[in-house]
Amino acid sequence: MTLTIATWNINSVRLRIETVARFVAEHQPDVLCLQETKCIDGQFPLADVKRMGYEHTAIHGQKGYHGVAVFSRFALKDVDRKAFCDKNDARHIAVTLAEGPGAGTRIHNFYVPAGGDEPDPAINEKFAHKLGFLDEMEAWDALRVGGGASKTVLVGDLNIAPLEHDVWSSKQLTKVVSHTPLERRRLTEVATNGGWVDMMRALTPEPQKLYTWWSYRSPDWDAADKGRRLDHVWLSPALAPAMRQVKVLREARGWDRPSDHVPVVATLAL
DNA sequence: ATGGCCGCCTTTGGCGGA
Repeated sequence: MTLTIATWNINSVRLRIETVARFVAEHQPDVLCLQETKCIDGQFPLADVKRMGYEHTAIHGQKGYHGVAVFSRFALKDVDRKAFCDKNDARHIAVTLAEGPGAGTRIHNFYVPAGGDEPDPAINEKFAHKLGFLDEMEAWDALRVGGGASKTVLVGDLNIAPLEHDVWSSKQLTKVVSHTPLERRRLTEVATNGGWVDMMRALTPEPQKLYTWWSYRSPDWDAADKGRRLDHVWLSPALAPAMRQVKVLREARGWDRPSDHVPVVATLAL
């Protein structure tokens, strides 16, 4: 039996609900995790989500910014929404699959702060927030999955491209927030100290380029191809033997009125 | 750096994204 889990920063779920429907029709993930839904829970287009075949949903939104959601073909239990950095800004939701091939699997869906422009926490509060968020992720017991039997998946827009070949030019981006040496090291520490396996890079090792985001500002994103890998799929070691495939849906960046991120679809054999 | 865009708001310009 296989379980497919997709993650996608949708950049407004209300504006792009038909884009979500297109992706679901074409790829049929069992579980879909969204980030940047940008609406309060009462405005979330749940009727459309049900029409796509997802009977089970868990959402955590706020007005205008951020927001995360999980849609599932299988029943969910133990839904938790954790606040980071003493803010209530809808950047995390966790669920456990209660049935199906992945029954018992815990899924954490994250939207890590972007961090503003200036990569100096002393003068840029947003960058300090991003680093503080990573500190809290690293310290959280629930994200320490190494060594045990825990079946846990962490997905989301982590807003950091940690490896050299996660960006089009590591040298040219070294002072750009999302690829500074400090962020790269801190995200790697969160993963390593937590015991996580980077599923995308386990299946597509460096030096192959791997991007999930292309700026809206690029006049010809496809030809220029100045992308970054900001979206991630991490697995606890107990799930690593189940890794089968990761698809990065580059073509979705070229759809009408696209998100600047594309879906990432992970397949596990369970 | 891509910086030339996009989406949100009790909107018409400012903020946040990355």
